Amino acid sequence: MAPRKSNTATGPRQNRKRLSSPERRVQIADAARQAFLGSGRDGVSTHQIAEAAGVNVALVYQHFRSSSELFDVSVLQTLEALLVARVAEIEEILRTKAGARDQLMTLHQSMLELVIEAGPMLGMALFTDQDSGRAFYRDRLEPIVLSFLDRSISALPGWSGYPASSAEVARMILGIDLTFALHANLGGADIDIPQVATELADFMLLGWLESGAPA
Amino acid sequence: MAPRKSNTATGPRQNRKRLSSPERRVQIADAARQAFLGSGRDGVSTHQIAEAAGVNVALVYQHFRSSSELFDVSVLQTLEALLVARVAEIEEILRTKAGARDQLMTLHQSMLELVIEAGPMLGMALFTDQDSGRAFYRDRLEPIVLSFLDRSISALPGWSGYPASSAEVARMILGIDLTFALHANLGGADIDIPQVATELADFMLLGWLESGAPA
DNA sequence: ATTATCTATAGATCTATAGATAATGC
DNA sequence: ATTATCTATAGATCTATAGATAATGC
Repeated sequence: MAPRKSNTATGPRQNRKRLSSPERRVQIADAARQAFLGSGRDGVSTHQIAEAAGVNVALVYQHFRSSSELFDVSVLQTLEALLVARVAEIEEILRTKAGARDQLMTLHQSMLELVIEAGPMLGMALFTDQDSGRAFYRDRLEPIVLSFLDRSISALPGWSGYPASSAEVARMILGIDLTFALHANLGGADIDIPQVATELADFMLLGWLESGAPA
Repeated sequence: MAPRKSNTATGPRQNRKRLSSPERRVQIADAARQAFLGSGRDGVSTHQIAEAAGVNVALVYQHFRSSSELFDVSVLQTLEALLVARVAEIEEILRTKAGARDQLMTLHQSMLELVIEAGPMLGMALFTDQDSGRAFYRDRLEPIVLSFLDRSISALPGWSGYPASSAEVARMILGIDLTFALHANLGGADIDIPQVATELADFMLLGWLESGAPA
């Protein structure tokens, strides 16, 4: 009955090209990341990932040992590489800024961009299960992101260490920028990053109540 | 060959008591919450939950229509009830405090306690999958927690609205306290809640750099 | 000839239920 | 007599692989 595979029902199957092994590997990893971000680490099957990538499941296993390795490569390693790269970039930019206010504004602006981009992956990395969440916090978030923020804070001109330590202020900055990213990513809000960065920097430098409105 | 169920291999099976239907329901939900917190919403099977509760799978389905309802009741509804109850308590305590510094300290202290307790559930609620994360943010976190913080901020004596709006400061407070909770829950750190609350309140009121060390 | 890709399938695991059994309260 | 609990199992879904096929580069 059935003729050989027609393209009426299956869609643009004839357009699919053969890719080189490395190209296909990253293409599958990209599709996997999208799928994982949509439904969670255990909410998506290898078959669904294959379908999203437009290939057969068998090909997925040609490139990745297991479903778990696929998650590791497509999400965790990608996230780690992103954090490392962005932190290096931000550190570079900070060197070109002189005053404390300018540095803090730049720090917030870059961190806002970073956590808006990385937030969904970071959420999965930290909250999918307890053990891997703890491991990611200890082995990635603290050494890469928090220690960078800690260094940047204590290098700010005029940094006095009062009323909180640089490690604590580092956590504050991360937390503040994360909730603004949450507001953008989960709350669907459009946020004006440079504007928010300025407000946050002034807030941290000046506090409120005591300082009152600008002259 | 096999005699009727002995207790040598199976452990303390003879100690299990028959519970009333409502008691068993909450006992299963409690075991389920623990399991979900450990391995994630889709990282645990109904069979594993039943085992953790010390009962047969069939009994789980006697009390809950589906695995998804079990997650909803044991995690999402529990979390919502916890947030509503704690927020009401905090609002009550705040009414007994007069000065801005006292109120802000109390707010941070109570929020720190809340997010340390609720953090793991909150992480799952927001980051397991995109759709339910968005729904929880919009329908629970904003209306219950963020709007409460917003109200509390604008009611602070001396609140000037500069340099950030009360809704923004609400997000800052939540974010700050969340990262400290993360530090405790995932980083395994012991944090001195009243001490941290004081630092955070002073930091927000006074800022640093401009204000310098105390006289 | 080589390399990418698919077909077909085994075996494990998972959800959910029907129907049987055993403990409890009267 | 009633209610809690278990046994046994169907059917779906999921991971992973062996072996076949088809496209490419030489």
